[in-house]
Amino acid sequence: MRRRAPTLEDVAREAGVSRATVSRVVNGIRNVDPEIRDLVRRAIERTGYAPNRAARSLVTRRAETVALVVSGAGDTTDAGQNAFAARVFADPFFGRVVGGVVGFLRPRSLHPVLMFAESDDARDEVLTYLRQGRADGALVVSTHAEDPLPALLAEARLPAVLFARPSRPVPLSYVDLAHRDGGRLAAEHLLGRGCRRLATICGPLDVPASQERLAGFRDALARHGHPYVPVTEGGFTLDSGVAAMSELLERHPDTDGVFAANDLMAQGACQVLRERGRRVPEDVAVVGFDDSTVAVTSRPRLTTVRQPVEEMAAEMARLLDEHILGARTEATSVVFEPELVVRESA
Amino acid sequence: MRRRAPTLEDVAREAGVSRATVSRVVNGIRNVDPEIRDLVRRAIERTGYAPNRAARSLVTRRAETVALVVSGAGDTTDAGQNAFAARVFADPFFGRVVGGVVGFLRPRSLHPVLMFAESDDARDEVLTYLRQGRADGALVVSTHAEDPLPALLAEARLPAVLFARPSRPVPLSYVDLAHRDGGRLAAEHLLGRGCRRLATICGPLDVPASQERLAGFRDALARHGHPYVPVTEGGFTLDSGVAAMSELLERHPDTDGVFAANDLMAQGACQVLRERGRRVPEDVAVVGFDDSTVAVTSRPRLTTVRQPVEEMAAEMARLLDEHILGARTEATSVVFEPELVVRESA
DNA sequence: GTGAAAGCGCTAACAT
DNA sequence: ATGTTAGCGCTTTCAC
Repeated sequence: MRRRAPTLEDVAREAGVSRATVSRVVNGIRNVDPEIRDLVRRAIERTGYAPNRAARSLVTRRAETVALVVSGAGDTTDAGQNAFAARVFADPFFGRVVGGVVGFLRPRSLHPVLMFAESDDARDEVLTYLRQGRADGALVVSTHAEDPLPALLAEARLPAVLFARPSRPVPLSYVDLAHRDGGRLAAEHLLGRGCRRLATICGPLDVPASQERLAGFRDALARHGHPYVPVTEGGFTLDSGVAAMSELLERHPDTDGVFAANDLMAQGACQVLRERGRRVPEDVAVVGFDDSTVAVTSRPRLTTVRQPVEEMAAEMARLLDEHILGARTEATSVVFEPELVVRESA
Repeated sequence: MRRRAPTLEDVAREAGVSRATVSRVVNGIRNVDPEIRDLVRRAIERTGYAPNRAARSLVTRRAETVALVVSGAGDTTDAGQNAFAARVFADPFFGRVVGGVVGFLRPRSLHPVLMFAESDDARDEVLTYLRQGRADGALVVSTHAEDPLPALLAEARLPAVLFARPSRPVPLSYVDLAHRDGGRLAAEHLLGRGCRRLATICGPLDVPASQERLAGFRDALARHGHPYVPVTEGGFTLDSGVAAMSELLERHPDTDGVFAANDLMAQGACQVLRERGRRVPEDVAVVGFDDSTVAVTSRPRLTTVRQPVEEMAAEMARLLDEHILGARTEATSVVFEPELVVRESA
């Protein structure tokens, strides 16, 4: 039998002061005599007091919690939710997001609740969760374009910040990467190392980031006299990279340089290339995107366009915090610059 | 300016009934006249009412939240926490844990708060979090043996369930795998395909799971007339797998079969093997452990001992739920059976 | 600088 | 079947 947890009242009695004074000490408010402060502190120590958060939240109207939601148009199969979560974390990208978010939240005693919003019901749940005040705001990472969640959040006037610009305008703050510059970086590197017959495996074209990476790649090539470049669309997964590279190779067997819109697809491309007897990077150079862990663990190690995901995620959390505190009211965007990381594949 | 959220009181007034009745409808308690019920429901609809969770938690003494904590003796560097989270999720294992846990929690409207406990401070934070009633219990996945958290949790009599048996006994429930059987499965498969000069890359030997996998592997070999087997200890990371395989190859160049205690190390082993000119599986067969995503994404695809992580995680959540509800008071253990998955590496 | 007291919004025991 | 009421434990004016 676990007995009743000590309350402010208990500590107050123990210290011979009022509840209000104990509360002041707990919350670090100055106007408290140092001696009494220490008295109270010892009483807290002795009783093993821990403030009841529900009671505090009830009056402060703060949960000190944020929802970290991975949103997207997940599959509608029965396995559904379970599989969605696993699939999401199969991309090392999300681990980095978590790392960045936690890095910001923790020093501020804020905590992330993990939520997946891959169906209408799940999205509803997120909205309800926030409206119930269980979380003060939401950090949203969408896996698909046309994700309805951002608009729902904005409409309900709930504090939220997005990772990446939504495909259609929504009055919410977001952090993003200068994807176009990233595409350019890849093109210039490939060109610089002498590749002349380039091709690219782009991401889903309904996603702005994919479009931008592709556009940047194309523009840079065009500027260097290569007006046309073969493109195959992938889905940011290893398998789609495999499929795309196979197709590309069939259509353009003489390809000597490939830009894949993320590392997972680049890894898939390298596998196909090797199986088809092409050496990477000697015969075909491959540049990925993200600089995720697979860039280092797969062979050859990937030359890739680094996205500072942790920093971006931390900034996202910072923006949300400001929105929650009311320190920021207008939607803002913060755009980070990508960086080329040269390893073995190109 | 966001105006005050509607309360029970507002709904009651709108529907012309008492707060209690509205509460009953909201909580789905029968004793309510169907007509009044609908009346109330419409009022809820109209007002856009969402029950305030802090208020409810204050009286029910339930947060409907569980802490999902990844615990371990993380590095003590400054980068610390941030890096720990990223590193943790670099292993696809945790994504599967999250998937399994969420699969169980979600249908029950329970939510996971993600916490990392890699330092004393961080562990304290977890304890405080629970004692404040912000979460009703903890799901703990330790990355290291000698993790002090389980004992702290048990001592504070906080509901908690562990993934894997702790290295020293702690009165908490846990789920685990019959690791010994897994080691045996690997040995028999390798022997069965004709390998005669076996070696193994085991996990950290202070972790019970590592010891068991190794013991199972050794026992099975001994039973088949192989009393001695070269062992190198790894740290469950790709790099450690690379290092271990290199060492093994130096000491025993004629090795024709390797059992690595997880897939990441098996992947590293395969890479080294290939770089040294050995074909996998023709010259050296490799068996991994876990059946994580890398087993499918790395080349060759790994033959591995599958650990039903999602099911185990779901069971862990189920046990915790029972402990929280008081439906289970004694510490229990649930042990799952591993299964061999044959792919290309052996 | 400290205490008294009024709620925050909800559930649950009790009364009707 | 429905309403009344007493808290849950905390923060926060407002007096003193």
